[in-house]
Amino acid sequence: MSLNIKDIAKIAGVSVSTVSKIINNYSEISEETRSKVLQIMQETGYVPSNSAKTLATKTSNLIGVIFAGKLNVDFTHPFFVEVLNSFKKQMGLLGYDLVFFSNEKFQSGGNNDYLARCRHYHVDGCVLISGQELEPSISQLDNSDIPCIGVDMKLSGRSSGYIMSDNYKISSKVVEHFYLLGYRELGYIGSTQESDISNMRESGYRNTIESFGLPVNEKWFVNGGNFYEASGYEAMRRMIASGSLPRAIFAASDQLAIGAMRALKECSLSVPETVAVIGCDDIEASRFTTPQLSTIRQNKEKIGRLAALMLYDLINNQSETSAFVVEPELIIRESCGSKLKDPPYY
Amino acid sequence: MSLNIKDIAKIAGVSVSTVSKIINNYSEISEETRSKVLQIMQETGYVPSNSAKTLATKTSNLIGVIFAGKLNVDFTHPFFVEVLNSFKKQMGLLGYDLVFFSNEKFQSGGNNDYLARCRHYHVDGCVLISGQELEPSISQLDNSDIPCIGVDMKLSGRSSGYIMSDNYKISSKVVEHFYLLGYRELGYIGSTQESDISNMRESGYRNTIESFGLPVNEKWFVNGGNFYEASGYEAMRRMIASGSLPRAIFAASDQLAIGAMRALKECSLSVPETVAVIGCDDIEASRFTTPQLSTIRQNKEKIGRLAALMLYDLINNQSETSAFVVEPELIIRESCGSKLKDPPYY
DNA sequence: CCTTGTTCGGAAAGCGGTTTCGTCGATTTC
DNA sequence: GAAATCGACGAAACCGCTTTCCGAACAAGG
Repeated sequence: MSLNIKDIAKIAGVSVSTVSKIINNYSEISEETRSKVLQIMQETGYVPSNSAKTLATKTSNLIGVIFAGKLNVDFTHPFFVEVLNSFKKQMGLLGYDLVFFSNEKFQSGGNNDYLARCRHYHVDGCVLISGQELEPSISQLDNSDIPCIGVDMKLSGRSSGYIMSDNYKISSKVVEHFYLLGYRELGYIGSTQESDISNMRESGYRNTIESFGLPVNEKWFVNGGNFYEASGYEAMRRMIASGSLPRAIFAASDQLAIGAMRALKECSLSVPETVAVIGCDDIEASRFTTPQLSTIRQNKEKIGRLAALMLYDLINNQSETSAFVVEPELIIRESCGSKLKDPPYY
Repeated sequence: MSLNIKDIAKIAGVSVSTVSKIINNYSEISEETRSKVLQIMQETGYVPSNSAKTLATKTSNLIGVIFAGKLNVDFTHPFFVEVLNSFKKQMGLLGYDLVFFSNEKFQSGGNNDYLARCRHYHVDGCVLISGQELEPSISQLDNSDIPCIGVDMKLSGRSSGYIMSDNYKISSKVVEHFYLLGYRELGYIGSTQESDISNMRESGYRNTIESFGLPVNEKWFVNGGNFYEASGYEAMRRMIASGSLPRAIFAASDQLAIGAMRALKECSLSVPETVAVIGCDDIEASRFTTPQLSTIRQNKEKIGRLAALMLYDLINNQSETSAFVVEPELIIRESCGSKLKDPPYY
């Protein structure tokens, strides 16, 4: 049915090796035979088999994509999906396709043996999204010879790198802005899920508050179970129930913020007049809440693009481990009170 | 470095074929050798090469995912991403991994030669998302021997199938609801992009209106360029400028609806008091608009899951072409006026 | 005219699996 | 007790491509 390299060779009246060399742009072929063979390949619609090539060369032009960790991140995650989109685009420009591991029947020592899956497909590299380095399945891969880059998770292997927003700065920007608006009692809604980024956000927030000489009141620091709306709602409820409220709250994700605002609204506490709120991620929905949610925008496009570039470098130049951190941006809308007619400024 | 089947055979003191048979669960191997070899594979961390297996068997356990067409659909699309998520999950249960074609350097007669890419990777099947059958790159694939299933696009090839919501019913449900609420002047915001689903939605809408004996006023039917917010805004602006407004509008996507509501708000036309709005898709943001957007929910989880199941069937039972249509659901929130204190009912 | 280089192209050995046969000893059948 | 059957395993061809090495042909150099 489908032709192989031998067929092409026969039709062209040359050897298999000649055809192969043409496919791979070797210089040792005369222009004449080259164009003749090329034309035949064109006419017959010949497509070389990637499996055979991979078998022979040990490079597959495939990049593995792993949604790591127990955060249950998947295609529906508003942040990662944009990162992924830009990653895919850039990786495509560089000549790679993407493979997503989903096969549940794949068994090779535990179900999440990422390393095994990577070897199975002979991926040239892989990107890990939002997990924790500590998981054995992750660190195993991290420490292998397969180039890996982590998005929003630190990787330390010899052939690994990572990229994330400057999560410390995310928080310090928020504190600065709150301070500028005159708020002195600052609260925080995070997540109990241990992860590099949530740790950095929280510590950045606490440290910056202290550096401004403001009090850190533990009553105003609550954690939801995860980063989703329900957690934000529930966390805010708890804070309200505690009887003491800060003047402004930073939520570690927009979804947490949206949940928190819902709780606030239910208790007739107005945002931003009674308590100001800033979220994080700038998901689409944040533009449509009432009040519109002020937030921190991460440069998702850039993160994805750089992730691809870093991985490419790791693959092709066996370069050293590298880490990139990208600048966050404060998006001022309504929920933080910047635009209040009678602002609390100064 | 990494062991191959020959190494395992040598260590175990058996032949390569024996190992292979064990990997593939052939029955003709004694329990004794089987467990011995299995243990060795376990201990050494042996991982079989998929390329070699694919080369030999012509099955890769890989499903190609193609964002087809010029609609520019990608990971950030709120509807397809959820379908994809559920598709991936189900496909994984069935033992398949997913490959996304992004490689821009892949050239084999035009850049979007999907069929060539499928052959290149020897995918067992593929899913096409949101394109038009007419594009040559699509129909070529559709008519090949590769099992394909289309999501939100019709496919007619011998080894193809498709699945989508009942788009006609989507519209008729909206009309029915509007009618029930007492609205008699009904408008529509669609997209000029030709596609199976937009055609069906519009014709369903028009036909149902007529079947209720209501007038179809062309002034109230406008199309944005695509399905995104800006188009909805701009289309609504045009309708307003035309001087005549319907009492209720169905927008063919939530994003169109959100854009339309923005235009309405800017012109101080209140929703739903002056004009009621219903969107389509139930994207996350629709819960956070003011007023909250009533919409049609498509069963994305089911669509994705069935797509996977249909494809599996196509692959393994070379069954006939099949088409599935899934039931839409009306989600009543605020923008349609159902909950008005002083409803326009009856 | 012989040697030395170049250029172009082919032969063949892998790459790591699968699968068809065939072998061989042990068991059953008559 | 000979023949047929069966169970467990191995030999080897094959899948489609890459790459090393070699050879032929021809040009240039001495």
